[in-house]
Amino acid sequence: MAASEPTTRERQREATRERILEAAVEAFAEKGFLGASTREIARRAGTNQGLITYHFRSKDELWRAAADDIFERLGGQLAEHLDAVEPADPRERARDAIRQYVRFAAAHPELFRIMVDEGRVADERMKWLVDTHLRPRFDAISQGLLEVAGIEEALVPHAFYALAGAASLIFAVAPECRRLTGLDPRTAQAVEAHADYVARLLVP
Amino acid sequence: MAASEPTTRERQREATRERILEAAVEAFAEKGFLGASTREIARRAGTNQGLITYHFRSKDELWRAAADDIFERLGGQLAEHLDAVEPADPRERARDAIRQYVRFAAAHPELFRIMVDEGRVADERMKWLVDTHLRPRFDAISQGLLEVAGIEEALVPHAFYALAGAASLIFAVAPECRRLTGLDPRTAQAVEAHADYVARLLVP
DNA sequence: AAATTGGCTTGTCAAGTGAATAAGATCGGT
DNA sequence: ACCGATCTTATTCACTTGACAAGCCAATTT
Repeated sequence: MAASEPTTRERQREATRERILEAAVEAFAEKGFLGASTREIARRAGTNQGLITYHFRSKDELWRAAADDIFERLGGQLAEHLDAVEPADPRERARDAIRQYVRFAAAHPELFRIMVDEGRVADERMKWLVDTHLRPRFDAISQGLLEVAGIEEALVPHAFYALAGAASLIFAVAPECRRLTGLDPRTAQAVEAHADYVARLLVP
Repeated sequence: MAASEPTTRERQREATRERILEAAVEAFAEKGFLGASTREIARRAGTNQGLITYHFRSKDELWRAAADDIFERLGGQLAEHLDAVEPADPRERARDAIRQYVRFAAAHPELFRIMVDEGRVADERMKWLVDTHLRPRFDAISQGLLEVAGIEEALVPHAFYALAGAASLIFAVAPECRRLTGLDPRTAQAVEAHADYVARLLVP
């Protein structure tokens, strides 16, 4: 009944939820959890605040759904790429994975922004984010750092955060970068340049 | 008349301003400009909200004063160190400067947090921050990257943001790092390990 | 000693917050 | 043609927000 073929209603419902989610991701990334209001999110999504309460019960659950959404996209893009490309030598394969991660950070700077927003204070949202989404990612990347890049085990956390920061910051503060350096990091050229720079940095 | 000897009143006034500023830096770093309220800042400083309006005219001006405060400290710490240590070979000197920057990022994660907070949107605060404080820093560091580290001119913005991100992120999200990896990045050991890792990363 | 003044406190204001609710509109599914 | 899920509009609630005004009190000045 439900799984076989989505009815018009179900598609409509899903489309609306998705519109709200997208607006929520943007708003949370721009203003943080506290700074973004459900009324503004509704306005961005082209609807009203009542509908948010209808689909998601509270601002908190909306935030969780938005986080799910981002990490789902991240997982999708990374998996897709790994399937498509067959590795040459292991180090080049590691560089390639890093390049792909940089491309994702460029396309979705919201992930990094939300991570920095939520990582500062040890509250419930931070704990949920770590336990639900970050830990699996971290474990996968750690393994790559250990086996392929040949990093000492004690240095893994340092390498992980150095990678994440080096890869993402420039896109997270793109307007600032543009004004400060004259370079707009969101152009395709700049993204590729940054991807290559960071990949070579971490896997020389 | 004022410069000769501060009266009791002037000392009191300055002490209060400083207490408020310190509380403001902490609060803005933790919750962002929108998330931090002037009442909470006043509470942290042990006074009342009306006093903030009295000393700084608005929340906006308080934020600017707080930014001034941080960058003043950054300039102080970096200058102090450069005076103390005589360079060995130029590359080692570059690594040393990076290590010192990492130490500052560890001691004052507020700088990075505020930069990420304000760099996302091209508003007035961002423009002011870039033009007033970031540009001079960027120019100085660019020169070092060009001359000492031997980085291509076109790559300077990439190297700058890669450095800033790699150096600071782990400290900016210290609670998250602790829960995710088990490592508390604020211990002296971890700071030195990160400083060395990042320095070797950028200047191999 | 009295007057002044600047730092500070307190209380108030309109605007906006998240959350919850209710009543009605719209329209696809049956 | 009807039912009911999606969606809108409106209102309520208790609360927080930044800004401001009136007044208090002690350090300074006269």
